[in-house]
This record gives sequence, structure tokens and C-alpha cells, in this order.
Amino acid sequence: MTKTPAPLRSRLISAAGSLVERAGSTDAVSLRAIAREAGVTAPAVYGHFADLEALLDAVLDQGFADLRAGIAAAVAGSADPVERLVAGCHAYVRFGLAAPARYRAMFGPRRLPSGQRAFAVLVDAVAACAAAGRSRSTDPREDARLLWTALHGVVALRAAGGDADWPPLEEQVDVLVARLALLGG
Amino acid sequence: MTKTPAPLRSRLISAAGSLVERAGSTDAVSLRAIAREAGVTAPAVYGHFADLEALLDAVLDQGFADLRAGIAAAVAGSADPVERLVAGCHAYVRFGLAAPARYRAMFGPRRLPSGQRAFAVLVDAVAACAAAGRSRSTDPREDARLLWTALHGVVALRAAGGDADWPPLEEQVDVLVARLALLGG
DNA sequence: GAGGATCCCTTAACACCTGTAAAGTGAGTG
DNA sequence: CACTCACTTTACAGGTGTTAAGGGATCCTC
Repeated sequence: MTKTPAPLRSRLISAAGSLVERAGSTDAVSLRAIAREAGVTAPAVYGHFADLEALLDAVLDQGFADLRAGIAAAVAGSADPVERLVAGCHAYVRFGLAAPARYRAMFGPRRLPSGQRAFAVLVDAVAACAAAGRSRSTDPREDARLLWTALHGVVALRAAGGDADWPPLEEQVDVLVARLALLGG
Repeated sequence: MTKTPAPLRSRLISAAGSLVERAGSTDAVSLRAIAREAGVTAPAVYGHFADLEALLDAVLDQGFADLRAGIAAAVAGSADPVERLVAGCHAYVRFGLAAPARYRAMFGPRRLPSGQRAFAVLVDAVAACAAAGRSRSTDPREDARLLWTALHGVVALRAAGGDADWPPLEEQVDVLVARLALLGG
């Protein structure tokens, strides 16, 4: 019962993922480097992906799946709408900061569409707070958008990695959620 | 009095700037393409910059100078601390959205230090509002940071350019400033 | 169990682009 | 005239994505 090696396709995706992380951006990674990292030669890639762009797309899709899963897991921990909203936001920034370059690629140029879907979850979470009388929001969609925007800013700036003496992550997120989702109403 | 052609050095910087914008990221532009755009051959660059990286650094430095100038001009329009804060924030997002790729490079990985300086201006602006009793902020430094973070999010997400039906930019910024700088106290 | 087909991968090669160094060229200045 | 400076031409040594042809293991069929 020896361990079967992971199928090449997924090995390529994860190799590409760590390469992207190491290089800091998707267009600094080459198909050949990915193949090397996965222990195969370059043309082997073409058996699983149409071309380099398709491979990188797969990395990002995987990222969106991970993000949804991470948020879902965090949110599942409670039934209280405010706690759920806060937990989801924490999970979001945690995801982004765990793999900044991939996050940047996910929400960078020309790739928002997939991200918009995750956004719907956030709208519902804010709306749930409002419905429960825990938020003064009269326009959950708009307030969720502001919140998402701010969370994106948190991830992007911290990921930029200046030495910057940032305040504790969790507290900062808590404040943003409170002020932008108008909690405590 | 014929028009003297711009000196090569600055022609290279602006050529590089528009190339970056067109390519969407700094590491998608080549030294040769920049030289071509500026109407010279590649080695001519080395008379003005140590190497490609130095040229791109110059583009970003230029960007920071433009940003400071833009904010200063906007802020100069009024003596009211709140109006000044709001005008500065509008100028900030306008700058970012005018050249998204350059903005991204400026505040992307490993390049925050220069950005932190512009941040000081924002802290002062929030503090001024608090001092004038126009903001309830008790920690201007921290609230300015939240505000900057959110503004960065605005620029980054909108620049990502999903078709996304964003709400009007100015109103969104106004709300963020009001809620994060705790205006109306 | 042998023969043959099927699948995945490898080796080889293409055409092209990259950053950069060395040497050459021509105009402007003393 | 000679010198300097700014640029060009040439060249190198590599890396790029991608295609075409070859090889070897595995599995199905007889």
C-alpha cells in the first residue's frame, strides 16, 4: 500500500501556486519553471492545460474555491448574525494574507467576476445583521460593498509588506466591520 | 523658437509609464520596449539609468511626486479642515484611478516606504478635524490608517476593472471618510 | 500469457525575446 | 584639428511558449 503520487494536473496547480507566491506575481512565473517545480518537462503541461494562461487560471480558480471554503468554515461556527459576519471577515483577510501574491492575482486586473460571487455572501451577512436589528444599515448591498472594499485594502496594504508597524489585524478588522456595517444599532 | 525635444531621460520615464499602463504591470514591460517607445535603441538607456530596475524605480518615484502634488493642489482649495480632508481623499483616489497599473506598482510589494510618507499628510488632516471638534476621533493616527486602507481598497478594486456596477465614486469616498474619520462629532 | 493499442511523458527543435557589454560613429565644442 | 559625449550597431548567452516526433509502461484483447 505505497502512496500513489498525486496526479500531475493537481501537482502542476500547486507547483504554480507556490511559484507565484515566491515570484510575487503571475506574470513572473514561466511555464518551464512550473514544470521543473513539478518534476516534469515543459511539454508535459500541455497534456493537462491548453497553455500557460489556462494553468494560471486554474490556480486562481482553486484560490476562489479555497476562499469560499475558508469563509464557509469560519461562518459555520456560530448562529449569531454579527458573530458570523465578523468571523467571515476575519477569514477573508486571513486567506488573503496567507498567500498575498495569489490573492493579488485573484483580485487584480480583469479577474473580478469570480470575486463578485463571494461578495454576495457578504451582502447576505450584512443584511442578516440588519434584519436582526443588530445593524443600522438601510442599504446592506452598499454597506457590504464598502466593507469588502476596506477589507481588500487591509489585505493589499499589509501584503505589500512594508516594514510598517501595523496595528493588530483582528482589532483593525473589528473596527472596520463595526463602522462600515453600522453595527450596534 | 522651435520646440526643443524633451531630454531622453524624461522621455524614457514617460515612455515607461505609458508602457506600464498598457501592459498592466511593471514586470510585463521590457527595457527594449521602453527604448523603442522613446525612439532610441536599447543600450541608450544605460547612459541614463543603471539598469531596467532603476528606470522603473524612477517611474514610481515620479508617481509619488505627482501624487503629493495632486493632493497638495486639492487641499489648497479650502481652509476648512473637513473640506480639506475630503478633497485630499478625492484627489488620492482620482490619482490612483487615472493610472491604475502605476498605482498598483507604487503600492504593491516592497514599495510601501515611499507611500508611508504621503500617509503622514492624512494623519495630520484627520487630527486637524479632531482638533477643530469636527471629528470624534480620539486616535487620529489609527483612524487615518483605516481611512487610507479603505481608500486603497477603493482604488484597487475599481482599477481591477470588473465590469462591476460600482456606485458613484465621490459618494462612496464621502461615506468612507465620514464613517472612518468619525466626522460629525 | 503474448500482441497490439493507448496514454503520458520525454527529447529535440523552432522562432523569438530578454538584459546587458563592447566597440564603433558622428555631431558639437574647445 | 582633436576631444568628448550621446547614441548606434553588433554580439552574447541565456530564457520564453509552443509544436513535432520518439519511447516506454500499462492495459485490453485474443
